[in-house]
Amino acid sequence: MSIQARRERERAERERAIIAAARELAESEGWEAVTTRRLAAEIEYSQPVLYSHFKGKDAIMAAVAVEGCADLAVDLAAARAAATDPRRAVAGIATAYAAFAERRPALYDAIFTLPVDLSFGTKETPVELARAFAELAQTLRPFAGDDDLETFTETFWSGLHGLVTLMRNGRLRRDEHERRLAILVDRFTRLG
Amino acid sequence: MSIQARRERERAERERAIIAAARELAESEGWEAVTTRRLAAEIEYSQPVLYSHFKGKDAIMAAVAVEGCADLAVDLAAARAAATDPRRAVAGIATAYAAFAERRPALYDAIFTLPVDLSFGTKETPVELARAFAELAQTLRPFAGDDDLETFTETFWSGLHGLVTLMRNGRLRRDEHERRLAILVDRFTRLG
DNA sequence: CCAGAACTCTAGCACCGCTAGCCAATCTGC
DNA sequence: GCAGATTGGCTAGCGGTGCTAGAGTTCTGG
Repeated sequence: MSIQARRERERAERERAIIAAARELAESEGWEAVTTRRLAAEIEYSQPVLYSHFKGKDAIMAAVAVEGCADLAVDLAAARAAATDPRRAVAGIATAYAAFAERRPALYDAIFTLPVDLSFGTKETPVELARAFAELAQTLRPFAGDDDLETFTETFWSGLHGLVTLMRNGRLRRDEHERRLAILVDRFTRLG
Repeated sequence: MSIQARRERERAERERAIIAAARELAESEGWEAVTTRRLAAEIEYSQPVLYSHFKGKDAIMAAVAVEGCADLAVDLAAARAAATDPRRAVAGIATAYAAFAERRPALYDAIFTLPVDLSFGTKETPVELARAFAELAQTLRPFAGDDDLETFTETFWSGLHGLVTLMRNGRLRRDEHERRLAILVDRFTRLG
């Protein structure tokens, strides 16, 4: 019985190790450096063990993405908590969002842009992402006006996401980044 | 002399054929189906011929992207021309933008999300994309207020881009799409 | 103690982007 | 008109990818 327990514990540890290795490799060298062979070498097991834990490489990336959601939620919550008034709260959370994307591009990509098998439109959203979204929604609540809060939040979020992704791909002038953020915040915090 | 001319003409035709094949394949089966082997088979030449026209697969994708920019510019111009008043013009161009992204996802990806070697932040922007951007800017001009028009346009554009990409990746509720577009337009067309 | 189950590994498949080097057709100068 | 240089396309292959079949080893329960 106890042996069984140890086995399961070791298995769980190994799964954590896989996710951690994937995340570290992606953050330090980008996702294109994350191959199943390198991952296997990193955890000091052979390739096929990866497939006894995850359905495929996509599933590993999805696991990393879910972890990343938790980090994002923490950052956003901190930004919201630090704000002194509603409008500054929106500015702060927007800055925090952009900073997260810039500081952890690989993680951000895993969550939002890579075609990973995470369909969190409406059904099985990972709870970590729901928390991040809720932080945004709470911050925006005073400015939603007549619009549905969730829809309003989705729209603002899309604005942030667009700014972040277009800039990273070199489609926007980098030096205007803060000005664009300010415009977005300004337009979404007008009352009436 | 004339032989030389024929040669160059045939070469140019072949280059067009490569781009067309890449585009069609991407639009019908997605970019993951566009491999150099399939492309070569499509144009009925061997693989290495592709590399005598383009530096690599990325360059082929970039060429498709540039073509796509022209299409996008046409759609946006038509939407702007069809509008009766400034506010409706913004709504119309936003709808046209979203429709383009939905109707031609592969093309849209090539232009905006795939890591293709098109650095059109500020320097060598393809003229086709500049046209599309200018359409947006002209439409938004009445609503920029004190903000720099280019920066303002970039921000609005990012909003559209975020809506489009997040929805396609299943990160947004599909049935709220039009409502989100309306919110974005509303927030960017308030005067004062 | 041993048969069977559970687990991990080696080896390999089919595919990818890309390129070296050969070979035939063409052009050039005599 | 013809030898030699040049061009242009081809075959074949390199080193990589995600993934898996099947062999071998270790552990477990009777």
